[in-house]
Formats: sequence, C-alpha cells, structure tokens
Amino acid sequence: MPDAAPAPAAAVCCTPLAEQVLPARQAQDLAPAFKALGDPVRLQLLSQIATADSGEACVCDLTPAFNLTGPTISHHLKVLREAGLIDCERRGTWVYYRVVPSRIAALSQLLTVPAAAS
Amino acid sequence: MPDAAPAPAAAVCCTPLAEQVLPARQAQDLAPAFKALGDPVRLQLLSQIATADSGEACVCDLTPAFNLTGPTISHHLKVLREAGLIDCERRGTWVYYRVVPSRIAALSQLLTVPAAAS
DNA sequence: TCGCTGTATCGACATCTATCTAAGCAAGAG
DNA sequence: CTCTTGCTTAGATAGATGTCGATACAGCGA
Repeated sequence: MPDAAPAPAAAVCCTPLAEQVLPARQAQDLAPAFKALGDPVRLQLLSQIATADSGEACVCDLTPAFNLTGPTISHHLKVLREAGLIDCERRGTWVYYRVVPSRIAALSQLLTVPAAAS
Repeated sequence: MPDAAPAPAAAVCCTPLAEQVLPARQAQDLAPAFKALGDPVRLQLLSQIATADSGEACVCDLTPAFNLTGPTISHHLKVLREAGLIDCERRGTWVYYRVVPSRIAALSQLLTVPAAAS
C-alpha cells in the first residue's frame, strides 16, 4: 500500500515565510511535515533514504543503524510517509522507501531567507 | 533576557540531507528546530515576525491574529526562541521579536534537494 | 503445505505538549 | 507610591507521541 495517508495537499506550498504572511491553510498543511522532521531518528532515516545509491532504501538496511526495535522504525517511517515526505513500494519480501523531492523542496523553499539582515 | 536557551550550537549545519548521511549529533541539534516549526501557530508566528516591516514584531501585534490567550502565544514564542529560530528584545513596555536568519537558512539548506529524480 | 523471514499493526505505558486560568514581574502614567 | 498595561511564569489537565513486546500479515523456499 503505497500511501495510507489522507493525501497531504501536495500543491500547496512554496512562498517563502518572509515574503508574505503564511495563510492558516498552508500552515496547517505544512506543520505536520515539519513535525515529522522534528525527531532525530526520522531526520536520520530521511537522510539515509535520500543518500541511498539507488535512491531508495530497504527497511532492513535502515533498521540496524538505530538502537530501536523494528516496530519503532516502522512507526517512524509511517509518520514520514503520512507527512508526504517519503513513499514506499513493496518488491517481493522487502519494502523500499524513497523520498518525495517535491515535498521536501517545498519545505526548503518556505524557509528561504531573502538576505541576512544583520 | 534575550536568550534563555542552552545555546543551540548555531554553527552545526548545512550539508543537504541527500548529500551525506546526517550524523546523529546534527540530527539531535536540528530536530528540535523542526519540531518547533511543527505547529501551525508557530509557523504563522514566525511568518508574521519575518514579514514585519521593521524586521521585528511586538507580541501585542502577534497575539490578536490568533484565537489564543496571551500565555499560549508566549509559550509558542518561547519554543521558537529556544529552538534558536527567533530572538527577542525588550524596549520599554513592549517586547520585540525578530527572526534569526542564519538558523532558518541552515534548515532550508538541509532540505535542499539536488534534483527531482522522478 | 508448512515454516521462515521481513514488515506492519495492536495495545500498553511513560513522557511530552498545547492550552487554559491564576499569579507574578516590569515599565510607564497618574 | 499606586494603578494599569504588557508579557512571562507557574500549575493543572486533556490529548498526543515514542517506545516496547506481542501479534498478524505477506512472500519465498523446501
């Protein structure tokens, strides 16, 4: 099952925080994505997936990097998936995860700073 | 008191998630910042501060934009402050908040995506 | 068919979080 | 000095979250 989430409005995005006041609607769409990134384990999981050679990583490769049980890793991956940050596909016995670049780029763009004021 | 936080290692940052596996140390430094952004209210607060004409906003300007009590707004501002995302200064009766561009830029850069793999 | 391995879900627990009301502190006005 | 206003802190509470062990499901191989 590639996605189990309520489809986090992928198109809503992109105007930098500092350029115009963020509408409540966008805030409510984007906040869960940032919240998903708000855990060191998930940040590292995302990084491991993003840096994987083939662009995707098997759960069996991700799990041993942490001192956490399988269910916990599975839970974190689910959170990232429901935030629209990653996507998964089952091939045979294994499940592979890969990032959703557009979603991550949207977050990055939101945080774009015009220039260091200092 | 401009900062009450344990000084969130400002220098640690910047290498995009997809370029190298995020070290646990960086993950633990950056995750709280993302977590701070993981709330719609805080996202909008940050945006309001960032878009303020003078580069700073008074609490009294921020509060009426939300259906929340003063203490709650104060709490959210504290979270953003402890995450190193904003900074505050008292001038007379009022307290003014402004963003910390370097910190926000670091988060943005972390999420930089090399290219849409599609 | 049966069992084995890789993932996901379930249920439980301790901890954290968002919000409120009430109270405290700081600065200016009278 | 005292009152008022702006903001923060303290304490309380309902709900969310991270983690686990136990269990269930999906595919492969014998």
